[in-house]
Amino acid sequence: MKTKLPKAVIERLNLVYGLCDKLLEAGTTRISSREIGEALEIPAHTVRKDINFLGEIGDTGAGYEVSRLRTHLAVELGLDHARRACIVGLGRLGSALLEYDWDKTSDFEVVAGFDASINRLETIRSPISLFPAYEIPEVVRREQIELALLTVPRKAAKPAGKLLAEGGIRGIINFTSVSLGPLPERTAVRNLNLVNELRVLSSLVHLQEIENLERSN
Amino acid sequence: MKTKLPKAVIERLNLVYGLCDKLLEAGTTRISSREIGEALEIPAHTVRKDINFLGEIGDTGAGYEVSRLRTHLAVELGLDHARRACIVGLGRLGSALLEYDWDKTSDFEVVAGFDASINRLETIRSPISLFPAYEIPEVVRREQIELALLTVPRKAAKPAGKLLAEGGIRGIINFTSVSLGPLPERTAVRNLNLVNELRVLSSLVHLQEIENLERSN
DNA sequence: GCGTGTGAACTGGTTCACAGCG
DNA sequence: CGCTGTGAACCAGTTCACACGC
Repeated sequence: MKTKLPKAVIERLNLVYGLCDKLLEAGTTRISSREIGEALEIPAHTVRKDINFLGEIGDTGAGYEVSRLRTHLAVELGLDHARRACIVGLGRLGSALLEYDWDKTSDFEVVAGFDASINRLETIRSPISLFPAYEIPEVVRREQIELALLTVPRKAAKPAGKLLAEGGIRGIINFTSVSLGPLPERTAVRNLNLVNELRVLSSLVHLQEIENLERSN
Repeated sequence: MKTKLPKAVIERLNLVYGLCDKLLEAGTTRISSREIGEALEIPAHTVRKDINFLGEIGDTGAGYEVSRLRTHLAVELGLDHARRACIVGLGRLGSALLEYDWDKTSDFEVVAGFDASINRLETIRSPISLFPAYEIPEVVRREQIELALLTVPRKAAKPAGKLLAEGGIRGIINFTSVSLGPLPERTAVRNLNLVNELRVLSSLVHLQEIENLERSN
């Protein structure tokens, strides 16, 4: 089994997986690489290459059977069972994520929220259990939480990351603008910095402006 | 002027820009590529290459002067003036972003919010002006809004994208799980699919589990 | 003929290694 | 002597083109 998937491939395959969900909902049973590519804005040959990283699954000349493809991707990408997740930092963004309806996708289950402020914890009304931040290691371990969404203020990011690692967390999405620094090898981190995303978008707009200027010369 | 920056380079340079902000806040005036790399978890030679895409700016043997670097990046990346932005779709995530304190970074200014539900618009109390969705083209044009954060339900994504394009929007961050489909050439789009991010994180965890298993054989 | 699977060619981004300057 | 800047070497991922099965 290939364990050497390029990150870009992993990202695209997960998009394909998500597309399969939608297709099944809509009752579509077969789909070609070209159609997948159109829906996802990816070239068809890239779609085929990507899918083939995980072994043959398509029917020559007839595209892919959606449900088979979906199952296949789920197994290979580790989406075949719901993973338990928590949200660390219940400010605006954290609260929004806490209340998000993750159940629509059965791939995750948010089972806990943490915040440093006891005050805030008492204010929030949620069906999900909330705990003070210092209990992170204990709760993460006890509740077998694998994933964390980190939405704390930047000062609190590194300490929170450390507490999560102590509890044996396996993956963190870091919404913070600081990197978490050295964590145990086994911990996967994805940085998702909203301010940076917005800046990158500005840059893209800016570079395009320049290009347009030059083209008109 | 180089207009051919690889996307990965643009992303990293924006991180460097953000780092400069923090450094100035902290009173740091000089920094080497190695130190930048450590803070951002990027190899030092990559940092140097990236910065050099935009021309020489460092002092041989003595690193970079932070404020000069910051200004340089701002000019080249188009971050030298605040861009006007709006939020489309005021559900949980949209509202959270609406109330986010963007002013901390002077790079953006959220000047409008939109939602299809008049009801919801009347409920939300915000210093930022709110409008019904059908007014998007008019308001975007009138208010000279360049950027949009799209946080609508997936059914509403494509139509909303179209309205934004009509108003002459320049860039969209699409938080939706669907691609916006063909938009005018000049519109930059960045897809930021939270569910997919979480899935990718699961995949990374999964692939690592496999690797660990194999290593123990 | 259509559409998958895949080796081979290509592209471009990353890494290396060192020259050059303060 | 430290650290930048950069051409050259390297490598990874993408694209191409076509063989093969339905």
